[in-house]
Amino acid sequence: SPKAPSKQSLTATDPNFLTEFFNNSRLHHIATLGAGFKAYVAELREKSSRTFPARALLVESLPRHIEDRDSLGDNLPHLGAAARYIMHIDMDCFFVSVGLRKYPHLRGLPVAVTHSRGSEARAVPTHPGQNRALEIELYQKRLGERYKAPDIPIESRLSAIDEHNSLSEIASCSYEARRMGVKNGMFVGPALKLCPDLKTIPYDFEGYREVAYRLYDTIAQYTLDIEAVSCDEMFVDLTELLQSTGVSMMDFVRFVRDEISTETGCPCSAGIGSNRLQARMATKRAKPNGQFWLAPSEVEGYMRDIPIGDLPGVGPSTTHRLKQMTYTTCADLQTIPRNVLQTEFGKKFGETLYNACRGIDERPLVYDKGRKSVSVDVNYGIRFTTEQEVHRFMRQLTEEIHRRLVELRQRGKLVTVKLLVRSPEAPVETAKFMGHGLCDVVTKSQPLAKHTDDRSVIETAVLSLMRTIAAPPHELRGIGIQISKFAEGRSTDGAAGNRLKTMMLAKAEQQKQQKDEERTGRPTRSEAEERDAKRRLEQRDDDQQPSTSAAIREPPIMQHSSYRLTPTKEVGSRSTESNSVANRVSPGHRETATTSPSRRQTKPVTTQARRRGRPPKGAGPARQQSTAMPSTSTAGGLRKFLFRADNTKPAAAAAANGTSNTVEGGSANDDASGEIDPDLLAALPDDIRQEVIRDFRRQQQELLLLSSDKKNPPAEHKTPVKCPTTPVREIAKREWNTPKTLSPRGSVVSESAVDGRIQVERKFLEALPVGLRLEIEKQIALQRDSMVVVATGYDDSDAEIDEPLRVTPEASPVKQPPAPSTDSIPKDSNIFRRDNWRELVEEWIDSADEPYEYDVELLAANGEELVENRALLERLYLIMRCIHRLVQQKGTCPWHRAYRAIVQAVQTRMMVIYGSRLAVRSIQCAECNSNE
DNA sequence: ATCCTCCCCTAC
DNA sequence: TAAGGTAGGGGAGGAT
Ligand SMILES: Nc1ccn([C@H]2C[C@H](O)[C@@H](COP(=O)(O)OP(=O)(O)OP(=O)(O)O)O2)c(=O)n1
Ligand SMILES: [Mg+2]
Ligand SMILES: [Mg+2]
Repeated sequence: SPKAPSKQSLTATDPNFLTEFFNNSRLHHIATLGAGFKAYVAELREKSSRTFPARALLVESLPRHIEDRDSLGDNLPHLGAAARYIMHIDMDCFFVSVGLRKYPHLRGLPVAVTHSRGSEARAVPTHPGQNRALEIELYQKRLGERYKAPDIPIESRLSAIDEHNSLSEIASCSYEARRMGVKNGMFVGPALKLCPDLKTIPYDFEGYREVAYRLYDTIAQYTLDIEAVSCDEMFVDLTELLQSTGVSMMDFVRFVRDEISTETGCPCSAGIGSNRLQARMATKRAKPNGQFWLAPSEVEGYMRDIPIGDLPGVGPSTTHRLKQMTYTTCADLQTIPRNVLQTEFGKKFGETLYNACRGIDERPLVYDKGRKSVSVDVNYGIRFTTEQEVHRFMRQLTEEIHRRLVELRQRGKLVTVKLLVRSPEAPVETAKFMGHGLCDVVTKSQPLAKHTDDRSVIETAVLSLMRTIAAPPHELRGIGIQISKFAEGRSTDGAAGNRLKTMMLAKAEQQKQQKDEERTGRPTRSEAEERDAKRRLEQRDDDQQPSTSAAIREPPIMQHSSYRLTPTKEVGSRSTESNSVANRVSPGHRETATTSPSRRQTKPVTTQARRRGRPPKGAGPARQQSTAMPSTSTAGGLRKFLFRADNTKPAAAAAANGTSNTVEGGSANDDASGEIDPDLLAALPDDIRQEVIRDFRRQQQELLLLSSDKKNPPAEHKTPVKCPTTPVREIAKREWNTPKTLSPRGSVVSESAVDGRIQVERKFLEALPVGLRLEIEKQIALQRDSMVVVATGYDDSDAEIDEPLRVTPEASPVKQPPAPSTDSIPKDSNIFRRDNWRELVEEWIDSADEPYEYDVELLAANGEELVENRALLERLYLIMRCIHRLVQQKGTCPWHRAYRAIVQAVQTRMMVIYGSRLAVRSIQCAECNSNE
């Protein structure tokens, strides 16, 4: 049914790709519809008068079953007053059932919904660089690594893949097909091998939505105690309904199922139990086209034979781990003590498992859950060659996520970027056409200064995250953006009701318009009207807003196709196979292995941290001296002596009440205000000294950050504290660079004193551009015997106290420092992180009459990176000041501009992260531009 | 203790 | 060819 536009948008470089992709992505559709129905239920509940006229029909049509009312208590005696009838209702092979309405002649045959139009005979084209066998092998290998089982046999569905059969996924298949072993999510190729007669039918996204609305509307006639699960599935608490109508439970279920079937032309099944778990388990038994009540007395026996993997929440990974431990059924699971399960699977999940295998589930239905995040992912069709293409696409994604955020009427505080990067060993051309193939996942998040729904703020954050990750454009295979940490004002309330309506309406309008333009009028419309009219008669037409529900349900016309569809995407995780790939593996084949909930390697933190890092508070060599003194109070008390009493000043106070976010340097008197008495400081025991310094820095930072948040005028800013001044630098030089009471650390890569293995610090790895990082990690993995990743001993806040982070030359990033730096000096990807940054900067500015643009960009990027570390802000401040001074000396406009460019980059990022700017100085030049 | 980041897993 | 999205629960380990 999806019409193929003449113009094919093959990859994400095509401007129409996003729209095209979302219009055809089933996963995008079900995700969007699922969220839509959760909101729909919330809206219905909000606007409902809680009268259900349709219930009268029930009483008329159904005999009052003796069993019911009273038996409620009888059947669930042990639950007493809490006894409930929970129904789980789910459409049978949803996509297929909807699709078959248009292909009635295929009823009774094995049918699958898929994009692939091919039959078994047809071969898919291949491309140079593809290597299915290798890709599958690598995937298997990863599985083996993850589960510490090197000998996982080729999974059947994967092994059924040859070089030419279709890798298009089956969204849903009929029960006839299932009998042959075909499953939802399976590739078409292997499915055809299992079932050569499999018929494929196209997607009908409009149909899914329409049928789903009828499903929900039908149920909602009788009760609003509904928890939406997805577009084809929900939980319904029947307790109140049954009590107030006196109708037999099974009769009611049969009645609604029948009504749904009539309404939609599609079969559904329902399971009933005394909790959601039991209801779900009952549904499995009921399918297809049936209903099943799992009575309390039967639960125990029923659960025993259930395969562990059938429990909700137990997927391929858990199933596999349990299987390795020789557990297969719930009866097996029941023999494992709770604490053992918790040790193995984690506190919560262990408990969940312990209960689930016994049919116990205490979680109540939740009718209206607030959203916690929004995201947009595209892990298909991602093929870039230039940064510019990447940027353009990122801007599109940002636009999309921004739209969704605004739709939700939410504002978020955390921006996360997730990238799929081609694994180094994976073929460049993926087996699946335009797929992501075997990837490493890299995620990085960026807290914002305050909650925002500002597109440009989001975009800046996204772009800077991209730069931080620095993945090569041509290696990207997937991109995702997520926004979370919403402002608490539960999105809902007042605007909630309208929100959904607006959303759906907008979508409907778009479709309609598009359709109208594209085609001649369609009859579908009248169908919708008819249905709406019927609904109105039958029940909750008393809605204050008839237009709402009508409009929402409205258009059976294709909708998703148009513009605003939201995207999403995801992938597996680092150094393991991608999730989606993993999900395709049948549980039975993910053999072996076991491992604790987190199978990460435990890191030998202790030694390392102590040896090379600052000792933890109250620990370490210097500790004895200080133990007698409560450090905190000590530091606080000493501060009075350590700082001069000159609180008056400047920048901070000025900025605090000023209109500008910026303070243009404390110019005139640099050295006036607060400083630490170096001698006194030097006299202190190590740990106390450091604490004092840290405390000092904290205050410095508060000064450097001139908040722009009007809602929370930072009182501290008005507090007369010291202003950053030159003395700070002097002190830094004297006190922070020279004394090395703590063990020296020249590199983040060193040898362990304990086992002789080379230790690589985690922070070091994290700071690297992905490509490099992945390579190094791979090396480490390969040489487990001689290398190990350890917790960092490096603490940014002590960057100037201990020796600064250094990196081995090989590890330096793609971009090299602009200065003709000495090779003997250990390199860091960010020259500002080097302890000799001052020299480098001086050399750079000294070396030429005009700066290279490349160098300016590099330093701007380096500066931006420092912004991310609060603890490095002071250093950044010093750096900017140093550059300012040198550039002033230079006195030429090209250098003025260079300085401004760097400042600009830094400040933009400052605004994103802290909502304020760094108090750096500006350049006043009559010739080239002026200040600011 | 609690927070934060980066995963991992699951579901449809 | 193919359309591998999206959200939430939860855990490990480091920072505070
Ligand atoms: N891997 C999957 C699983 C599901 N879906 C879509 C198609 C399904 O029709 C719909 C509903 O999912 P269900 O899990 O309810 O599966 P079905 O409805 O197809 O079958 P069942 O009768 O088992 O519910 O979601 C999908 O696209 N890809
Ligand atoms: Mg279903
Ligand atoms: Mg379902």
